[in-house]
Amino acid sequence: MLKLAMPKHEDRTPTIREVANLARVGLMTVSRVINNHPSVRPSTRKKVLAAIAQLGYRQNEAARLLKGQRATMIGLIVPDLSDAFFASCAHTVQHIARAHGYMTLVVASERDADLEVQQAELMANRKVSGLLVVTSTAQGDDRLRKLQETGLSIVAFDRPLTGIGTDCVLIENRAGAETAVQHLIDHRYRRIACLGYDEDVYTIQERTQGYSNRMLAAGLSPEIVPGLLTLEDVRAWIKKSLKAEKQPTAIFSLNHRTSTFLLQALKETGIKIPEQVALAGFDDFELAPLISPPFTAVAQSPVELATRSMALLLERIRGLRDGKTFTPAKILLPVELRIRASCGAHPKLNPRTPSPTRRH
Amino acid sequence: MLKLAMPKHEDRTPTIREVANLARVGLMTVSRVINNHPSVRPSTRKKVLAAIAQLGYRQNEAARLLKGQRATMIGLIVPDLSDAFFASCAHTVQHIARAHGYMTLVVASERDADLEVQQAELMANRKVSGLLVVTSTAQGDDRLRKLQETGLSIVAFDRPLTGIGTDCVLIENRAGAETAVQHLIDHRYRRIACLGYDEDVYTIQERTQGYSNRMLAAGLSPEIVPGLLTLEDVRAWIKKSLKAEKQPTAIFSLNHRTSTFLLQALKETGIKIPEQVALAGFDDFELAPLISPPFTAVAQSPVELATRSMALLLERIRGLRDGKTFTPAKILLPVELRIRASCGAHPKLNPRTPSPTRRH
DNA sequence: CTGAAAGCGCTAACAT
DNA sequence: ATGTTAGCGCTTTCAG
Repeated sequence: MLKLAMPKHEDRTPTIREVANLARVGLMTVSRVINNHPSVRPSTRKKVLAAIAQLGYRQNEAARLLKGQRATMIGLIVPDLSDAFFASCAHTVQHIARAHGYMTLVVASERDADLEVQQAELMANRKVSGLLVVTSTAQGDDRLRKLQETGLSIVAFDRPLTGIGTDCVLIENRAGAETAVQHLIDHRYRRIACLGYDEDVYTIQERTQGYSNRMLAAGLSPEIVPGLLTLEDVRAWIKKSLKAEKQPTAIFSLNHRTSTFLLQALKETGIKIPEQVALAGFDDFELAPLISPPFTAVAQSPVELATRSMALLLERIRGLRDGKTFTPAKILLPVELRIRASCGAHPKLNPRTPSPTRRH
Repeated sequence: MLKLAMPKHEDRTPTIREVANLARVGLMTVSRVINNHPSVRPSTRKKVLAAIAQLGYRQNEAARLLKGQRATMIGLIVPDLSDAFFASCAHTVQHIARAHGYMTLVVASERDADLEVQQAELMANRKVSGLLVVTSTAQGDDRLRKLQETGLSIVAFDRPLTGIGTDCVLIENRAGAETAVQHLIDHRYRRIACLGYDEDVYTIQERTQGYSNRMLAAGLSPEIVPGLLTLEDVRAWIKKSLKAEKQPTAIFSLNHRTSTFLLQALKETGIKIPEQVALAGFDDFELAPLISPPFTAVAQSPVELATRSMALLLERIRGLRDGKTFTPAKILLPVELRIRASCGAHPKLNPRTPSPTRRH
């Protein structure tokens, strides 16, 4: 006994076959139109397109994947999505991805190298077309290279993926730090401390390097204070440094978090900025001009960083699809020193006098 | 002539069939083990599990999707990923999703209702198991209900999806505003202005409502100033209000952005806070205690909001899978007024005297 | 409790 | 230029 195909009541999305029937052509013709293969007569293409429009046909990603195609998704891995900088990167990435028809799979590695690689592998399993990653691996993981070898485009940004030949987009961490520190030096500060944490992270290393460079070049002795993870740590350092014979007259902080702790701790202690200690730091932030005194910072652009990274990734995805080969690119983005009042050397004022205890 | 299957040199991921062969069972048994069907003898299950481990088998999502299953992905739609509040939500969502084996597809609607629905549909096409959305639609879109009817779990958070029976997780916008405004009133402020923009957004409407409630209850006349989209707008309002006969002695700002503009504009103008005008606003922020004077704000918790939303979503996904039905839940989360110096009524000080021009 | 067959929607490879 | 065939890896019947 024969069973007739019951018209299912569900609202399935139409298939390529239904389009073919409506357009009175074979399925392959429809497939060709969709993937705009050249060998389809314009008139046929038109018919097919009409049928597609009429039925509201949409490609079935699952079926394409099963045939070995790549998904129209890209993966994004950052250390922490709630960090304003990475959040801004994520926003930009997602925006550009969408504009190019990709969806964005996002995950935070929570600064865990293993989790990062593991998630990259999961994304690769899902056949993403490309991967954008702010790595937390000390040395580029070998498993990432494996993924790359299977034809996955990877672009590292903010931090390079060492030991693996990937494209990367970085910012001028060292030069930025040099500019800021030199600025302090130019304004007669001699005892400049450098505070931060995460000293095994590329960006911090570079910035620290920049600090040391300028200090040494000026004949000054660097005082690097790493490991300041919490507000408590910073408080403790300030307390100790207050008792020291030679207190720093200026501080260069290596990132936003440290700057924040510093501001907080200094405020609690009642130390005057910049009279008793001048401040400058890496990473600008929205409220930097609004705190008192306005905070001098090295500004980088997450939007620019993400935009360039996505552009590179899309280029690579296209290239790989067309079977081209490349040598990894390395892009360096400039930063800008925003001089405000916290460094005691606002451009509208004269350079600071040598007197370290001046009041205004 | 027969073609022998060439052992492909590619590193394909092992299939269910290979596992079956290795374990010397049929494919269905393997499938059952994977989906932990009850009807598999423990000894067989063990064999299969061993084979799976040995081969490093991983489920092929594409094949499952093609058979009509749902993807182990959830979708997240927020207005703006670079907004600290939504970024924090996204971080939390992604974290919990990962802990439950889901990946997260994320997109910013850029406050465009149409884009929002369109992206929701794309995610549904990709067969996500659930959708978390901070809606920008004025009235819940009908297309969203369609999606819901196809078996997609949707949870709205921060703003409700009106006109559609979805679960939602909101915060006490109205009560929060009431608390803040009442606090100002209790401290003898009479002319309290309420500034903001986005007055067609649910949260803003609720907060405005809360403001009006308390003003009216105290016999004061509300002065609501909407449409303040830019710093320029706020500057202009201040300028105008300075000339007015009855200047406000206090301002309640409806969200973080407005607070920021206000702080900026007030600083430029040299108006003293809280002596000339007291400030309180909705949305706390990291640097609120650090600006001068420290800013009084109504704090909400994005982490809590996202956590509750994800819990609800996961519950619904499980429920739907087991064929249960529900009545939509509505969860209201509390907020907290963080009293600092900008409102001129720090708890450590005595309530403000009526004199509006007091200097300290 | 276990297995064989059928087919989800698509595309690569081969006809025509 | 267009059509036909054969799976991709899995799960849903249906038989044992």
